[in-house]
Amino acid sequence: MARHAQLELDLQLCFPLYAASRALTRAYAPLLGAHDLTYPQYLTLLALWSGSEPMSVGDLGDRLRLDSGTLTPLLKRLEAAGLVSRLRDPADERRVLVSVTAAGDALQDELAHVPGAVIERVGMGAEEWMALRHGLDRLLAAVDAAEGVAP
Amino acid sequence: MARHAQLELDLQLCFPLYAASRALTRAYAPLLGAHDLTYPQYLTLLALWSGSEPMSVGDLGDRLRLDSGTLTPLLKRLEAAGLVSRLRDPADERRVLVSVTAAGDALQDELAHVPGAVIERVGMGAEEWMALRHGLDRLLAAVDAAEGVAP
DNA sequence: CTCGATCATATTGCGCACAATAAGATTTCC
DNA sequence: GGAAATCTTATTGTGCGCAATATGATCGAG
Repeated sequence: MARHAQLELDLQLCFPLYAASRALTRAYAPLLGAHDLTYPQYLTLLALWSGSEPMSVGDLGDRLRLDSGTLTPLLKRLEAAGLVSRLRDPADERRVLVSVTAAGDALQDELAHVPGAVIERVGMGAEEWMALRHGLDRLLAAVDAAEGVAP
Repeated sequence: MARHAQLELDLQLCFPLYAASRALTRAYAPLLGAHDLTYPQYLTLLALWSGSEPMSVGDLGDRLRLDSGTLTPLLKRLEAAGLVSRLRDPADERRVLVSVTAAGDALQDELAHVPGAVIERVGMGAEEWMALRHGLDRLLAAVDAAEGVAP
């Protein structure tokens, strides 16, 4: 048995966040897999759709809290699938501008039913979702502040 | 701009869970890295300490919601570090029993300060943590139920 | 007792995450 | 205007996560 109550408690505090995140990813997997998308790829498309294109890799990384080591190969796979284009910014050749192609844009209509399907499958009420989201936003903001990330 | 409000909303519902989980892992990283541990390895040790040893790989996987493809190499690394031992169950040679070594057990005292340090660093109140944990437990239970996992 | 089904773990392959580093481009400072 | 700092992306290496598959052990029906 654990000799320190804090460690026991940590398993009950931090593990649920870790496990719930993976569980939600698994809930999306079959719906996204039907379109040959992974969950991070889906979130990347959501970020592109919800922002102003074209978006640099760095801007995408700020939105998704992902670095180039994750985004570069992910974006190359989306590019290989014909869903996005990657072009050097002629005005600043350090930057790579990411745009959604027509085929990628067409996915919006095919994926529109996905969030509702997951929410229904999980079976939580709207108030529960909102309360959870509020807590997560607080945590994310708190950790970002501790890391020194701008909001 | 996104043509479907549901997709816009999904970025505000599911992304925070994904981002908060990774952010909390990053918050633990420096504290655990001082002992050459990763966050999943730390959770594995917590699960072993909080249960009755020895524990089979399958039991560990049930607790952590991880499969053998993840646990086997992770446990081999913990074994290589001298923190756990892996032995075939003589009574059922299909099973591998995992035990914490004396060196692994000694880590309990060295890690006892970690949960408090992270909570302090993140700077959220106890009520916020409990509310968040409640929401995560609900989500985890809901997804488990949807997957057909026993509680 | 034995053959087939089931169970437990291991292996393989792919896609993240992220630290560390590298390679160019741009800005800044003199 | 040119060297040095800074910025942006890409590359490399390690460790997850998980699906699919393989391998060997156990159990059960007949």
